[in-house]
Amino acid sequence: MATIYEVSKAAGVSLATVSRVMNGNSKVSERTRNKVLKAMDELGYRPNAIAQSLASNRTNSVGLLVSELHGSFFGDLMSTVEKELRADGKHVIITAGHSDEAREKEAIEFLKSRRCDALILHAEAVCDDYLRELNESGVSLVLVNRMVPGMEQQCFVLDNEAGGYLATKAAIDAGHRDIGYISGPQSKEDARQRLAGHVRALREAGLNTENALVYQGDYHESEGANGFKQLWQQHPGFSALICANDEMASGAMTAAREEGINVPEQLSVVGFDDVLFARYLHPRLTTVDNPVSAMGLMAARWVLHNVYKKKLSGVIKNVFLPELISRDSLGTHL
Amino acid sequence: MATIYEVSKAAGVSLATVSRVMNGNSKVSERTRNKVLKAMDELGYRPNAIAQSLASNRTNSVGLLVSELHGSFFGDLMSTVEKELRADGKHVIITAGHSDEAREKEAIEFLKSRRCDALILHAEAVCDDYLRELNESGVSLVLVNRMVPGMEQQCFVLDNEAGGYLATKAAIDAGHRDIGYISGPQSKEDARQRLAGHVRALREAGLNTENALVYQGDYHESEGANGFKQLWQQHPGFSALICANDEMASGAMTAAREEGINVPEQLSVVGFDDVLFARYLHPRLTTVDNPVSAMGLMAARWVLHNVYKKKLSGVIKNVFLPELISRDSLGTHL
DNA sequence: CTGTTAGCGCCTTCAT
DNA sequence: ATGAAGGCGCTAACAG
Repeated sequence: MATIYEVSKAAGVSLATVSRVMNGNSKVSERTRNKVLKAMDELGYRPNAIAQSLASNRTNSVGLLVSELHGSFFGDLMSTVEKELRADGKHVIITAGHSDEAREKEAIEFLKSRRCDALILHAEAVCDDYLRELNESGVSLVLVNRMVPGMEQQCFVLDNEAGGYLATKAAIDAGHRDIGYISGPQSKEDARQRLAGHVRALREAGLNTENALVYQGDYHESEGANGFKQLWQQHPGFSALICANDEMASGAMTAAREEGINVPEQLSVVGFDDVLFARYLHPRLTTVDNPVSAMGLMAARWVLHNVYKKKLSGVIKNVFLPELISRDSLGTHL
Repeated sequence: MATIYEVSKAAGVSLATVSRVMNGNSKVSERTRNKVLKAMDELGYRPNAIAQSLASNRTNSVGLLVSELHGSFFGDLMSTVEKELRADGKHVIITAGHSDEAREKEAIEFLKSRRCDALILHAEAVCDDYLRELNESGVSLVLVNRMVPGMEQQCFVLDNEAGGYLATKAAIDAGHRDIGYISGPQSKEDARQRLAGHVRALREAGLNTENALVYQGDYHESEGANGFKQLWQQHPGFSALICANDEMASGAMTAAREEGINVPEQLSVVGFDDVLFARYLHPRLTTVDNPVSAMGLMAARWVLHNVYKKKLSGVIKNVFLPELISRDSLGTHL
């Protein structure tokens, strides 16, 4: 691999001049620039990004922490972020935190040791204080899917409460009165908010929220099935089931079918997230859109603007409102 | 951020000594080692990976090229590779090539400029010669899902022909004689091989392969639907449809349902890949397993062994044999 | 506009 | 076992 020094010799100029034509900031005469370009070309020169980073104290890389590397939710997030950042020559170092506090911290330390210029975090296990400290310690960071008081401008979130409300409201509007709910783990903020939205919709419609039909799941498909079975046993014949995510909705639909219950004729089901496979389900799942890509885009733009001083294209939006995606799994109830 | 120099001062030793305790290779007396450790701890010292890389000419990072950052296939691949490599302190720089030659080359150049110690490539657009040259130019690389003559030891592939055979053979064994096939784009090697396997199974069973029922799709869901419609029009009433991937199988099933055709009672469907949503489909899809994770694991291990000189855990396998995953979409035909 | 000269933070012989 | 010193390849003042 040719170095900048060899290029400078070949072009008969100084080392600094080569550096200048590479970075294109300060002025270089047309003639010398061409000489240098020619030399670079002939030597097949590629700058050593590592050395550049050390000297400039800038790595042109941003760290991205997700919970998992698979799954459509994170796939969309990574995809959007990488695309937006790559378009400006930055690159993304991706790590997984596996929803575990120790591993999330380790992953963040890892990203710091690589001297990322900025961090985009989907952190769900570490506490608010840790994130605030990190923020104040000087690293540029933004948070996806999480709202930390005091860092509002750096947080990109979905209004989960509104989404929960939307899902249940849709069922109520379709005539349902007996509505079950399978929630996410209440240790997670988004799961709590989705449930809160559900309760608000119920209350607003004058429905009983005291001994409501609620089962706490864990966002996995199997708990959707378990939840359905338990709720159905507890109160056979309810007409609609709202699930805090699509995976559990899928599990619930399968379990219902096994019991010989038709969806949506006998039981309506509504999901949340609108993951890729929601439309592959049978019947196609009515669900609430989770604009991951849009949030990822904002996170990337924030970084481009605030860290790399790029001028903004469009406005930065922090809170996203969900939409109902109407498909076939929610039927009307007379 | 504290530097190695500050640590050395705080510990009252030389800079070299600090470096030694960090890397733990050469001997350092117990006492000095402790002094250094203590100083590092008190200063909250974290080595600067960039500087380490520049000095040691090793980045401890491996580049991973995939076609897309989303989708279960690549999700599984990234997930496995990252996990295996992270366990040994290496990190992964992921880029997407979008099945486009120019973008794949650009991504590879990018990875090279970051001085990755090794490359794991899922390259489908660049030609064999390019890959061979890259290989001979000195960068350590392995290929996933692609066999390049002359680099067999660095290729990790599925026997697609065997998979294609397996799928069709299963249908034949279930009594089907009228069998349609929706292939992948014949510009792709794997698609050609899967089709070849299909034809072999047909021929072996003494079935007509001349004017076979074959539609060339593009691996996307919509082409599954189009393919089904066209084949059904061309030859109404065939009893089994083999699709070169699960997405197209899903599209075909949906299209069939819209025509009022029951799966699997009236039409059996078999997919390929066993992507995540295959079991969410209704009926649950019978398909051929594509051991992406296993291939990713091998790729990661090869790198660990050949580049980082780690001793092997288990044996390295280059060619994987597919298995049939029997679920509900393939019925028997009398 | 171009060249000189310090570093960036760390690793690695070579001495001691 | 430990220290001194010279790079790794590049950037960024500072001169000229």
